[in-house]
Amino acid sequence: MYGIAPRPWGFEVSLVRNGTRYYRQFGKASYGGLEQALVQAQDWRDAVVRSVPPVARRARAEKLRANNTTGVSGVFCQVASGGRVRAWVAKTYIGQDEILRTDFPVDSVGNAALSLAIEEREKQLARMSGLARLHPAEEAIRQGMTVQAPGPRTSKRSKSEITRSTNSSGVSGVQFKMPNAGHPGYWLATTFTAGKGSVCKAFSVKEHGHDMAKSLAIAERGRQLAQKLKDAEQHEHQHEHEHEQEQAQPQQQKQASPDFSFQYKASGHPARP
DNA sequence: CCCTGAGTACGGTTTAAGCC
DNA sequence: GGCTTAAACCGTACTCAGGG
Repeated sequence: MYGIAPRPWGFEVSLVRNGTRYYRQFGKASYGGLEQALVQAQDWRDAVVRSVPPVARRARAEKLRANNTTGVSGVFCQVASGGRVRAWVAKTYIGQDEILRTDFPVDSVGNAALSLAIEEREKQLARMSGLARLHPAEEAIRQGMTVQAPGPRTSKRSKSEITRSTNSSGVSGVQFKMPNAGHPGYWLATTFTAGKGSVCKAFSVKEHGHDMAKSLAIAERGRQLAQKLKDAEQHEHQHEHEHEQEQAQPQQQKQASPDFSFQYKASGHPARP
């Protein structure tokens, strides 16, 4: 379950790499059950771990910290109580049981102390290897040691494909309406499109009979969804055309896997519009 | 046509590991 | 010992189907 947090509605995957957050939610409603949600959350986490390895330990060690005063990471000075520099020190963390440290006291080596410390730090860094150890599971995943859950993967459903717990018809976007008692009622197909509002069409029970009216409404809902998809594609092409000169970056396609288009900086988010 | 709420997208806060 | 950052945690906003 490394990097995966259970949620009332499914699972949440969250990993951070060099300030970039890789985050995705896997709801049971979108993936056809809790089991599929978890399996696909794990697939996705493994893909992130494999394709975005952590920084090399050495690279991270060499990155200058805000409080560094020497311009060389791992090299600092030891100041005596009077404010006098007592020694220059090279120190490197290899592991919990191995911390390299050499002091170069100014008293014994004089002005060469600083350059000796820098030289020593370089030697210490040569003994540092591998990637940042973020979590024991990381290495196993990268080596392919984890057991990939077998079996098929259901594709993610769009919102309009999700049948809600409160749905009465069994088909999303299709409902039975009865304006008043005594009215034979009608089946209604409704589809919402952002910025355009809803389209709906009614099929009266009086005219078609109950079952026929229902299947006509279901077929109509299918047409509405197809039209919505077509409009969205058209809009996308138009958009691409408008910006073809300024943006050479290809859009992430739906089938490109894994899809990391959701990544964003872990801090400094712009405010919502 | 408008309100409600399920589902989830987003982004900030807290915790704790890692390192200087 | 103290600081930085990765990971976990959590609250809120948003979208759109359901329903009156």
